[in-house]
Amino acid sequence: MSEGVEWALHSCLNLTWAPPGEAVTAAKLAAFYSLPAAYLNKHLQALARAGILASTSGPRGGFRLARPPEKITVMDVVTAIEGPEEAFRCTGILAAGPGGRTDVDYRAHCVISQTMAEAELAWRGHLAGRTLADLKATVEQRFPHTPENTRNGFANARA
Amino acid sequence: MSEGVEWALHSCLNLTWAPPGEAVTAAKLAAFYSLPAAYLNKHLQALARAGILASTSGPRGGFRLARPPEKITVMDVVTAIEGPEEAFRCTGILAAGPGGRTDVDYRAHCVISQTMAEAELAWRGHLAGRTLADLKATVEQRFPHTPENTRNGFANARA
DNA sequence: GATGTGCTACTCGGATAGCCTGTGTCCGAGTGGCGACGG
DNA sequence: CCGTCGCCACTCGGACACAGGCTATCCGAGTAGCACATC
Repeated sequence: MSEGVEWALHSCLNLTWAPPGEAVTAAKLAAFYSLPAAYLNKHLQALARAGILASTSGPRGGFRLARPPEKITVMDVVTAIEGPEEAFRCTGILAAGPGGRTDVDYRAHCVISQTMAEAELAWRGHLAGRTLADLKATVEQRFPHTPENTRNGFANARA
Repeated sequence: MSEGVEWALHSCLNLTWAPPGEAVTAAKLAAFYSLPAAYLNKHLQALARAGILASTSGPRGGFRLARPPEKITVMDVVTAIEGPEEAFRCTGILAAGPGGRTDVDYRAHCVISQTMAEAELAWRGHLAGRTLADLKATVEQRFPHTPENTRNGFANARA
């Protein structure tokens, strides 16, 4: 899985603590964890295309959450970065075997494909059931001064 | 995910129906689905290294299951091909942030890492709970002549 | 006819190229803010 | 003093190189079986 997923999740979570109605630049988000700003920007663009973030150009511009954290699941972020297609892609090689039909959808009939699809469904279900608001609440409970620290980090970061 | 996983799973399942005590060559397994034999061989080697298959060189050689199908899970096969490391790899970027410690294992404390790990655990659990014997039984119930067809395919396949 | 030996063909195993998806970087288009200028 | 205009700096957005891993292939090491010569 792409490393950008981790960056995107942490960045979205940090945006949760940004001052309301204020946009944070990609440079500030990157400086938070010493990440390459231009590359993180690329991933943030993907999140914006997916409708998770809203982007603003020019001075005082940057990124902010397009929806309240309760409406953004971890699965949404992963899908925005990794793409919608599932990890295990059934190529239907059974069609090339003896007794194979080319007019049959083996994604639905092949037992192996079904098993992998079920497992992936369980994975997706876990991630779809966890929202940014859940993560935010958990972090704030464990580390109460995280919101303040994050805001200060944004304010002190140059660029 | 690598396409070799699909090939490996189908090949292992086909080996389930091979005549007992008889080895099947990589060429025959590849001919079954018109796959490149040399490349499939590479994946079968990985399965052999993982102790899932037993390989024999020379004439009358080939591959056979190293354990009864009840003792081989889908997860075993996936791990043998894809490697043991988990898909989401927490790089601990929190350590580079404000208040980050380099002596803390963020794979255990970072909420994002935990969430991804739980989801992946669900995925692995599903695959670890499904054995080759389960797949074999399901296929035989749906398509009763598959064992015979597979054996004939092995016999008729040249090379 | 039985047996030992050398050869042959066959199969796995690892070493070797090619390609395609991330990874990382750069510069241009667009925009809001600020200062200067004029009324 | 107030309004307008022009410039400028800032930010996203997409186009451009680089790398690592998956895909694909080939040839060599080892071995089981067979044919043949010999006893």
